[in-house]
Amino acid sequence: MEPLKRLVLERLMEYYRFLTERTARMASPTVTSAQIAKALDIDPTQVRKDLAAIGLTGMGRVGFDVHEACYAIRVVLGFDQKHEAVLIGTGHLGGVLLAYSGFARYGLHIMAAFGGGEEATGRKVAGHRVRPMKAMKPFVKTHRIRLAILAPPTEPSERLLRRLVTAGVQAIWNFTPSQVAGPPGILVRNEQHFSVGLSEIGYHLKR
Amino acid sequence: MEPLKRLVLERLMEYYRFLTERTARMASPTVTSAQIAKALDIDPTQVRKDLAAIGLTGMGRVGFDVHEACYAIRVVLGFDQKHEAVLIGTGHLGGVLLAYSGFARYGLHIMAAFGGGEEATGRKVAGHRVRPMKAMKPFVKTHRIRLAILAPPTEPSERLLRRLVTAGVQAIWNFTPSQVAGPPGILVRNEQHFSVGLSEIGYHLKR
DNA sequence: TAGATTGTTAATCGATTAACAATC
DNA sequence: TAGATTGTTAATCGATTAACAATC
Repeated sequence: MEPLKRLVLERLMEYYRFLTERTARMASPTVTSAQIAKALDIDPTQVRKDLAAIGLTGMGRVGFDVHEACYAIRVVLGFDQKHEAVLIGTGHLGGVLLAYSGFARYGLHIMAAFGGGEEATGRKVAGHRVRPMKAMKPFVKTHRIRLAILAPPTEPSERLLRRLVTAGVQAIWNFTPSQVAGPPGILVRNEQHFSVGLSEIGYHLKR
Repeated sequence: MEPLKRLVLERLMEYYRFLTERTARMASPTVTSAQIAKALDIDPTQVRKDLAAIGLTGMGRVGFDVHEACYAIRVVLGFDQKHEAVLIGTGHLGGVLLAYSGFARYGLHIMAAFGGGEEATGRKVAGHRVRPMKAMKPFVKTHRIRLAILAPPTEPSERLLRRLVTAGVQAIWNFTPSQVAGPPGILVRNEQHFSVGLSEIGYHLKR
């Protein structure tokens, strides 16, 4: 089967967040594509197609089983697995990521935090001891870590990327301002620089 | 003339960041669409179209004048104006936004920070005194603030949005996990929830 | 049964890329 | 001049939306 496209994956995450929140509010065991679509401001056909793409089949006249849908999404997106990660870069944003308690429900666990500068090393950030960068590669190797999260003030240099990849990392989640080009086979997700949003806002606010 | 689409605006911001960084590294007064395209991994035709859309015209055989291009983008995206903003929500992420020194070069200035809880009020976050939410509306009105930045733990309730809009806010930059639906005429930019990126990563890492 | 909802194909829409004459 | 680069039209591609028979 075709791998799922990024846009589909992102929508699946949104369906999942909507459905789990909705379950907390109301007890209904089923949901229609129209209800999901309305909440997320997209087309109902899109919702049905996405759910069909992961093997879900709705019931005429009542819609989709919420538990079944949540379970299927969880499995497809790998939330039922444990994803161990290292954080590299322990500035303010790194602290936010370390402190964020919401990751665990998606299977993500930050196992260690590494900081470049002398000053950082040994300090505690959000309850995590900051380890020296030297210790990163051995840690990743021995713990078989597959995900690295990059945050400022990390510079994602060629050398750092090479070290991560040879240590065995298979995905990079990049929160630094620099775009990272992925080595083949390695997934790189560049979270947009803050400022990108400003382009739309500045244009709108402009006289 | 047609208003520029969001995707075009975002690419313009990326061109701008690339060109300004590049100028710091090398002195060349011109740049070709192919050079920009290669650095940003897009098609050169796209670059030429985007630049044409804001009135820039290149020179055969040499490309575009870097200073001219930067200036034009700055004007179109409103970086040459002063955008005054209030921040609502002074958790960790709010602190990151307050501390971020890079906004000023895009014309963005956070003039005041407001926090909901009693505990927050009066504390200092990144050098800013946290003001009580009650003070938000008068502040926005008297200073004619046009942009509100929302950060956790703010809940973007209907009531809060109404208050912002009646106070005169014209754009909302939303960093909370909740999607905000824009009242007509008001631009809302929802920065994706952290977890959206995890969908792609989880799918890739899944065994 | 009647009617709401699905699953799926076809049509539309918009964005990206290719092609190439015009230009410096 | 020769050749690299632009500006722009046409072709392609992919994503979104419309339509509607099948289903429960």
